[in-house]
Amino acid sequence: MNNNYDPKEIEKKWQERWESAGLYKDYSRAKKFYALDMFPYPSGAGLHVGHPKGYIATDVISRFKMLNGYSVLHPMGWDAFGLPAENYAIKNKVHPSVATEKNIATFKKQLEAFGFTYDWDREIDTTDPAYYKWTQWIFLKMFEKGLAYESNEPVNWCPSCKTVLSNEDLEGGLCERCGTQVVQKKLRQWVLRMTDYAERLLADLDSPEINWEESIKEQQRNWIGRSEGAQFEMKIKNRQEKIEVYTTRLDTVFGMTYAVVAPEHKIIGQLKAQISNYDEVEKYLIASQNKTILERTELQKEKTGVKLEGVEVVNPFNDEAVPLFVADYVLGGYGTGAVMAVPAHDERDFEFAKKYSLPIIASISPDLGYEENLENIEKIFKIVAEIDYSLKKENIKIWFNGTLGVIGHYQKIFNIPQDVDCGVLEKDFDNARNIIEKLGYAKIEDKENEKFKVSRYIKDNLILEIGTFEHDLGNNTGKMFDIEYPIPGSQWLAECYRITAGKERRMGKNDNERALYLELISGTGSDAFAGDGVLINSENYNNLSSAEAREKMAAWLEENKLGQKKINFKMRDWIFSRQRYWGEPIPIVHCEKCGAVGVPEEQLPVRLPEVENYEPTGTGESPLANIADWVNTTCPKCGGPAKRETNTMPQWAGSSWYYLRYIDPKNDERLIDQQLEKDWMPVDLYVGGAEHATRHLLYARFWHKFLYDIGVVTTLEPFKKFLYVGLILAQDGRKMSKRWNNVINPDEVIGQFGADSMRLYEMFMGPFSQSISWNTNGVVGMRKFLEKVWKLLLQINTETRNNKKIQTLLHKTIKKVTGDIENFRFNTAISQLMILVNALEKEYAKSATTKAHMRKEDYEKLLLILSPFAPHLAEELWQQLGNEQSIFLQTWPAADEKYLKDEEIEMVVQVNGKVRERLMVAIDVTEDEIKETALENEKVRVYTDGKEIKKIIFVPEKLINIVI
RNA sequence: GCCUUGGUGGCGGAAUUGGUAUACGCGCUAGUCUUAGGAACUAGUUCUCGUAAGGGAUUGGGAGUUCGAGUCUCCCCCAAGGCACCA
Repeated sequence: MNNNYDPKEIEKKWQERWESAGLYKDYSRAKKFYALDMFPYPSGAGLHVGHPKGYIATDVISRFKMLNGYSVLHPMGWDAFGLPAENYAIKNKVHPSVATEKNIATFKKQLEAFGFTYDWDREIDTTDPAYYKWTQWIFLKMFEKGLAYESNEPVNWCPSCKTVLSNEDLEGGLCERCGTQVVQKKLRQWVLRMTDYAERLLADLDSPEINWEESIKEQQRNWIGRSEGAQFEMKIKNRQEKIEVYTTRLDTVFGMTYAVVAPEHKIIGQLKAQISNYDEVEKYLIASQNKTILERTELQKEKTGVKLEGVEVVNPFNDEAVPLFVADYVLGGYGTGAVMAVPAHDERDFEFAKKYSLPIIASISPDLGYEENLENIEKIFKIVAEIDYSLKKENIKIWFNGTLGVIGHYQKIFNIPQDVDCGVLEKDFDNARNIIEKLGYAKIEDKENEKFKVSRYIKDNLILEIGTFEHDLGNNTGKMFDIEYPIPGSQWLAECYRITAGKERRMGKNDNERALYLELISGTGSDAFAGDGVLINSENYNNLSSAEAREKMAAWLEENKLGQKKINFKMRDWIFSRQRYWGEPIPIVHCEKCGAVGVPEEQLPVRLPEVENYEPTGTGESPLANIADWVNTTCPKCGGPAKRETNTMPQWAGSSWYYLRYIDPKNDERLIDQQLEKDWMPVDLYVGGAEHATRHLLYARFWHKFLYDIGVVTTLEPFKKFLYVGLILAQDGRKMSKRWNNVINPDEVIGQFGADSMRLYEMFMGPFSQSISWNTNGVVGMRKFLEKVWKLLLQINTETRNNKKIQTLLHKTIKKVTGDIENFRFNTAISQLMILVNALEKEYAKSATTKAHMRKEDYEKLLLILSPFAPHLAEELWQQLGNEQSIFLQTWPAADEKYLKDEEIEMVVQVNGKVRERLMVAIDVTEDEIKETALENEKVRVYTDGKEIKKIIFVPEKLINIVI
């Protein structure tokens, strides 16, 4: 062998041999595994070290699965439509495909250096007409099924990119690509009816076909934003017109004190004549129209609005008329664009009501017995009011039972002077006693009695105790003499107020609600109570729970034909057209007679024509509109003159189904062969960035479900397991970016340390989904490790005998590495490999006393379990051992149970849970034996001598704990 | 504000069901070898008291359950990511 490990030489050699032998293209095995990477957008900048992290992981899994007898499908391709290539084309007047082709070549070269198991025969490029033919085909099918429609609603328009954006493309009201303020513009658009699938997209997140991280699922749920509520109509007083409102809190309807419509609402125009202050209203409408989304949502959130003077709406539940406002805190695009306002139970309405001095009526009580306790609450207010604080002020302490809360709120509501001491009796007796004793307020002389008393207050929760205490903090004695006001039902207040002495603490969730509510009824409030509870002030619905009331009220609405239950989604239909050049043409022809007509299937693909100028027109049409040759065509239906659709598809189109095409990339007849689809779907492992959690993953799921409905695919979900890659940050902790000049280029790392070291390092950095800073020194560590493996080859000797200790460690390592790879815990798998190699090195290479040599079969096993991470080195050493066949055609070793147990173990001796001694004992030592040894041990006796041994706990193979 | 995930040495991070906290890697310290620098190798490295033997403390903070808690329960704090006037 060569004396030195030279990764450059062996990596190149093996990549070529694997490729020419078609090593990864054996699809004939019984078990299948589909490992998928999110295909990259081939940018001009090339790869940085963060890119390959996910690819390395799928490659490790792919190689591992191959060794376990799977046929593995592991493809790669290019998501090549997109703005950067187009912008480059605008600037340099070259066709975007030119830059794209060049970038793809660079990316491919960079990827090949890692030695990935990609089957390049299945390479996909979304800009290839043979590929986008099927993207267009899917659109056509959606069009046929009525899922693609034209709309003229106002849409998000980016003035800089000169294109429409979907809601998913916005970041806080800004264009996510260029950061420009998005404006609302009315434009004809193609829209996909994704909301038809909202219910399924949500429900199937919990199906067994999806095994994803909770956080990703949660993001999708959030985005879909399902809400269950009711929609009903309210008459305008003395008029025929009505407005419809949507609410999720129908149970609070008796608390409605006004109603609000969004500025866009049509009722404003309809009632123009009735609105006596229309000038003012119009001013407001204009002002809010000029507000950007940013101003409307992000800034201050100071609510504004104008009352529509002369207009009132009637609450159908109690026939009471309430004023109507226009305010931009109500969104035109969600629900009906109109709401009933219940300031007592909605934060936003509350804020608005306070600003415009509107009445606040509570109609929900926290479920704590408000009605029954009303009288008692009044009593409490009275009693507290009667305390004469001028007497012995320093000795008055007001105690509440409960566990925590805010004294300030309490003092405010009951008008207690700031310098009066307020405290708490904890609900939990031990806590209460601790606090009393610690603060020295009462020395508990008569423990039994005290316990009784305290626990009586606390556990029965019957008494709001207002007591005074004489105490002497100096010697920690004192006397508690009670002025007791036993008030039945004060439990309610105790629940509302939990006050802790001595510490400044913020209120917990429940305390918040209760405190807010109490403020509300006492008129000192600063916020609304928004939780569920029991109805009050609600006529014959009183005393119902919120949930019951919602049911009954909805039923009543339906009976009276005023409204019904309604489910709303935050998710909107997918605005699917872009006014740009570099995208798939939408396969539609507009005919004057027949309207929008789909291009016949056999005429697909509709090719992207050559243009002179790639610049977007800015008029809401794409550059394609300027090419008369292409635009003017005949109607496929009637043969008359027609014009082609000039909008193109968004970048997300091609990536919404690409995973299917890899399975059957060259099929010209069908999108995918039915049998092959059954053989390979679903994707077993999908790895990519978490930033795609709500867009790409949602779009792909939507298309997949559609393809399921039309019989193209047979699985309900495309991706069985999704794993997100944690970012690799720069050494300075920031994101890698040209701007910070902190980008690490993988080519350089590979050039210096080799692909195997790089692969190993990225897998070793930490938990796979976590963001971690790059540290080139870490790669050095991996290189050293591989050097050790390399040098161990010298220690092999066929004549040597079995070494029990090494056997045990080897089989433990096999077991751990196997389990860790299966669970994507690559970092700990590598740690374990290092432990093994360090031990082998110590045992064989460095031991001066023993002349032992390593067994060849042990070394082979090591190479096998290392091979997914460091394939080139493993293959090279495998061959140097004299094997002819590739290591990746071997079988993954199994951990032999008989080697897994140590003969001797270290048994820990604890005294009262503290480690005092460690003893080497046989693994099968009995409890009695170890007890005897432990109790006689000198170090142990230091702690146990003269003490009574209460108990001894024995945990086999672990420890013995002596309790004294 | 809401949701999700997390908080362990100087740093990245380990720790099946509650059972030896700090594995593995980086960095650091000392030594060997080198003309020197670097590399390589050897030993050490949670903190703290102590010359040492040895003791004490420690998994964001506080309390609880337990013979025993990084792990379980309650409360609080902080960080990252997502959502956010969605009625």
